[in-house]
Amino acid sequence: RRMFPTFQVKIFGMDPMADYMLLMDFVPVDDKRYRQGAFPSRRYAFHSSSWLVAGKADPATPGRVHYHPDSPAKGAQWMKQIVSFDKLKLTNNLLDDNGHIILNSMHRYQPRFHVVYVDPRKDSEKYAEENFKTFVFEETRFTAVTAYQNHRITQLKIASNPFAKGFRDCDPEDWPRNHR
Amino acid sequence: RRMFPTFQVKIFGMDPMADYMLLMDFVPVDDKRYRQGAFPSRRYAFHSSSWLVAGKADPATPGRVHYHPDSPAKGAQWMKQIVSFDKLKLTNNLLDDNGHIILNSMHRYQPRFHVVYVDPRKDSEKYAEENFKTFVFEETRFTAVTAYQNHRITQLKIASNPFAKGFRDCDPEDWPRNHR
DNA sequence: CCCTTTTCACCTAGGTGGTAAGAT
DNA sequence: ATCTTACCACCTAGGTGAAAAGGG
Repeated sequence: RRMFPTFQVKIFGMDPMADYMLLMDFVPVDDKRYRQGAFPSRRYAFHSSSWLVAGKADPATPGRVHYHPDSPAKGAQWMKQIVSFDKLKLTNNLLDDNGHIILNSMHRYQPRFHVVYVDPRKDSEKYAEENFKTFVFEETRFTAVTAYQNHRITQLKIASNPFAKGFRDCDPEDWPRNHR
Repeated sequence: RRMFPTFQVKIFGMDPMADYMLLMDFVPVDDKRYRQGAFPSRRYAFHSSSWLVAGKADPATPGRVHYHPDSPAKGAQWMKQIVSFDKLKLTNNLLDDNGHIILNSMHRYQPRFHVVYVDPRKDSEKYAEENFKTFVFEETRFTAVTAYQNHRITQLKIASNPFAKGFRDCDPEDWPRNHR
């Protein structure tokens, strides 16, 4: 399914007339698997708020990349508004053949954002190194899950995604100002 | 609404590595307006089969063009399969602001297909003339309508368009072989 | 009378969380 | 006990012809 929240980025400093490819991938943060923490003397609760280490990580997958579907496009096009990777889909199916990003559930990942300058020179392969730049935002690290572990994330998505309108019980305009 | 049947074309002879824009427009065939013909001693019938001249044409509109939404693309891309203009939409609304092709209902039109070579040279405007080629297929002439005038066209579209599946009364696989 | 416009049920196509059942 | 899977009703978004209503 689609990643939520969506990875979005605002870009500056490109050559407006040059072509660029934008892509993302995901690298493991550590070699651990996690499980849901629960408070003592309390049954498993949807809103328990901690992650506990549950052992060593499962074997990692080859590691796919997701090209932003507007690629390639001119620098001017990429820079004129926020670039949103809202079409990016995650799966835990190791045999996936839809080209989705394969992650292990209950493992921690670091999204990475890559910019590739499309070099018009004939021998562009030689310059692959310098035409490639990677950006990592550590605040975007997350634990992959197959089901929400936190009520407030569920509610945030219900409030912000038109496809979940059927689960809303109040006007999204009143949110999140009226909730904390 | 979308034009039906869809204008489709198979292309040969492009430079596989060069960029091309593909577009269509529509020119009036004559200066007449038409009306539905009916057999004498028979009430107006949906399947009456002739067009009668009903007077002089209404004033023509400025004449919009429709760019194939995949434009621009490489010659190799355009040539590797049939190019279908199935997103092209027609309207009779002179004030349309959706960029649809504006036609007068009950008037005859000739679709035209244009290929534009995207010239990489700096002074490409100078070569506009030679970078532009127009193709006219007279067998594609038609009378624009706001409602079907012929049962068999209705049935053909119901059989061939997935969105009209609700109106089918037999398997489209049995069609048109089992009908005439 | 003949054509146009509006509305509607019914489709395609695909993105939601809930839920019950399954797996480990 | 905890996580996963499959299925579902319910959405968005948009393309159908039928039928009713409108207009000249």
